[in-house]
Amino acid sequence: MAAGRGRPEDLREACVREALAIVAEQGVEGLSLREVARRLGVSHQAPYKHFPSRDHILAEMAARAFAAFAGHLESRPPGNPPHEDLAAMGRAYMDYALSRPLDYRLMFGTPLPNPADHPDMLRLACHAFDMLRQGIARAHAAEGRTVEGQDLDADALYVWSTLHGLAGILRGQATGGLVQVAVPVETVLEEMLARVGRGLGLRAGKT
Amino acid sequence: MAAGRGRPEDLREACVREALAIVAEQGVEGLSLREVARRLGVSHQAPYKHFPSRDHILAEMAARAFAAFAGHLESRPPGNPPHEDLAAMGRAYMDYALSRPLDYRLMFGTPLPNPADHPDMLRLACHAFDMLRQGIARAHAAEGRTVEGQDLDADALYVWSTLHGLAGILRGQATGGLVQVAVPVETVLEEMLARVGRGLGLRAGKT
DNA sequence: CTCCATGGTTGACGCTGTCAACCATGGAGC
DNA sequence: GCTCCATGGTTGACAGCGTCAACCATGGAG
Repeated sequence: MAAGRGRPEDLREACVREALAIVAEQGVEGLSLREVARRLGVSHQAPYKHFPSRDHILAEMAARAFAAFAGHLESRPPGNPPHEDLAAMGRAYMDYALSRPLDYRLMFGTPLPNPADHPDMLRLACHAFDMLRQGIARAHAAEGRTVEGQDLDADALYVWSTLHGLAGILRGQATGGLVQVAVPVETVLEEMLARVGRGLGLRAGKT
Repeated sequence: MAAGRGRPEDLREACVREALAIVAEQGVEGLSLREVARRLGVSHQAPYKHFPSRDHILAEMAARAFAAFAGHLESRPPGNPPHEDLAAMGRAYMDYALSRPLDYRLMFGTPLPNPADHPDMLRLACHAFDMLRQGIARAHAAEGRTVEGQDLDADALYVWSTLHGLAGILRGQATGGLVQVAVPVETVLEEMLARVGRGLGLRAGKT
């Protein structure tokens, strides 16, 4: 029975923590509940008392990754003008995607059979998306335009798509080095942000 | 021993075909070599005589998906003006991604441990990317600009990223319905293409 | 004091990828 | 024509996986 270090709720937490550690080492394919149990010195069925299935643990982990992700996006310096702030958000996005690729993949690359089964995760994901939406709205507002509703959604979808796609490609997941990115990542990103700014119809570009 | 319908090279082909069928039905996680063998009425080790490992079959399938994908991109009507042609390519891209989501995931969503091990697949992937690059170059040329080298790469990367990202999001893989896409896909796509056109600095938008 | 929900245990099942050893066949070299 | 060996199939085994089932300790509510 483990090294009796446990109050109630303890094993559940420990499972998630250990699962995250495994994913950080070996990626999501290397995760098994039995391995989690083994590392915790606990029987192979113990985690099952806290999670109905492997997918539920995955969803919980994804939820936490989303929370950390949102925190990362929020941690950019305050007080910048809207254009610059939006660009900073883009940089924060890519920074997270590249510095914690396995967490990123957990959020965006892991196929959960039915995401609707995991409402907590969905809510956190929506929160992150909202941050982007607001950043875009502010940037438009700074140029005297009011953008909202479906137009704003479309803008946000556009920015999100571009960042998400670039992240996938830079991480090589998509193409395994299809593009020979000879130039440093920062340069690629700045070029991309400039194009995105034009695409949004922002006057100054985003820089 | 199966229904002796086989010349040499036959079982290898049959494996790939059957594996693709399984993926089309159940997605890539549902694929197992044993199931392939079972469906072909052959022993569970027979496929192993033709593929060193599961990953190699996956790579072969991805390669074929890339080939089909390139074909799909190429099948757009000829003779259109460059802007329109580029937009048509974007539509073809999304059409493939949404109408054959499992193949698409095979190309872009499946994590192959080491893509460099599968040069054929890489080559086909690069070919598809080249088509995009050329389409963009023509669109610029139509406006009297010559874009090449790193700038062209950046443009292509930008367009590819955006389409790839949008495809991922529309397929729900990324976010599981994070965005409530109330409007039809076509509309979302056209809005996106318009933004991409602006991002590229094309005068007319892309439509 | 009893009872039962909670959270742990062990054991089994069927599935997977992969390794190993064995065997039929048919064409090359002599 | 006989031998030999590569090719491509076979069966059998192994460990690891998720999951189901049954069992058991404990502790708080009635």
